Amino acid sequence: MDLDWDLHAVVRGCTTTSSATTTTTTTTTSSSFSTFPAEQLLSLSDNPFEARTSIEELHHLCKPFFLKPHPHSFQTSSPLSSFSYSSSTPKSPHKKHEQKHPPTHSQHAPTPRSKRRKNQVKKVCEVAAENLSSDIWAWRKYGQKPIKGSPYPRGYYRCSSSKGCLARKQVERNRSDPTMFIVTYTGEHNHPVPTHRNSLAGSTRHKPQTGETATKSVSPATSEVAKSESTEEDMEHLMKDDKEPNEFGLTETVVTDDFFEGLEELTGSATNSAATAAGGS
DNA sequence: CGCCTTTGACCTGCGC
DNA sequence: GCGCAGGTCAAAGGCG
Repeated sequence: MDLDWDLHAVVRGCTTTSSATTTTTTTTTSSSFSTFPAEQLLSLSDNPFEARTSIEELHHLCKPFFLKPHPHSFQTSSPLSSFSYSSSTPKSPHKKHEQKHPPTHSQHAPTPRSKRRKNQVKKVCEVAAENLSSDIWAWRKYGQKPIKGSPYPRGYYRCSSSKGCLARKQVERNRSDPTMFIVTYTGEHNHPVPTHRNSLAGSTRHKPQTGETATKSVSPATSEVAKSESTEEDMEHLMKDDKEPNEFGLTETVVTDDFFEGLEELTGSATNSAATAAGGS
């Protein structure tokens, strides 16, 4: 609301970035993360700071979300994680909510509301704006919130390919580097990769740039996103290549909120180097 | 017609 | 227990 930077444009990308100028949040093994146990990083490359692998790593990073190869591996991926794909939520019965929303919404996945957990496993990847335009998955935005301490709002998306799909995605612009987006994945897709997106209806909505609405676009981020949309066509051919289901991920970043917080402080320098290495964006 | 985004309200977890 | 902040819901309206 405060800052409208068209996250919908962002969400189209990230999971497939074959030509991406991207880096991953695996760039956080520095001493700055003394509070972050190394074991929370699974299968990370030995040298996460190698910008050369930014694309590859992102690809690997996102692979686990392309399919659901081994849910078990995800659940047990972090020793500190209590994250589970079980539709049940031991700690929160959400009785109130259930009363408020009876079976009427049974069509939706049994998605417990607000599972904000400190040690919930997340998978984070960082993607350049221009690389966010391609995505084999269909995401539906279900919310957006301004984040304290960040000038940019965070968009919340869920997979719309399958109603029971638990995959979710949070897209947030990097404070340190507005040209980069931090995409956080939670949950896994419980269905194959769709051959095509369900629909694009509404996805390209343009609000009338009149007065107040125009002011919303003042954010530098918006122009950046618009630029990414302009490159969407160029990304199309890339998408075609990426529409094939990926082999199971071998490299993934499993992080907790602690890690994520620290990440944002470092991504600036990390991404800069990565972007530079990739030829800049 | 179906899916999408937008957006305010509501709910929950967490820190104090 | 209270308040804050994050996460989700659902109605309204737009687009293909």
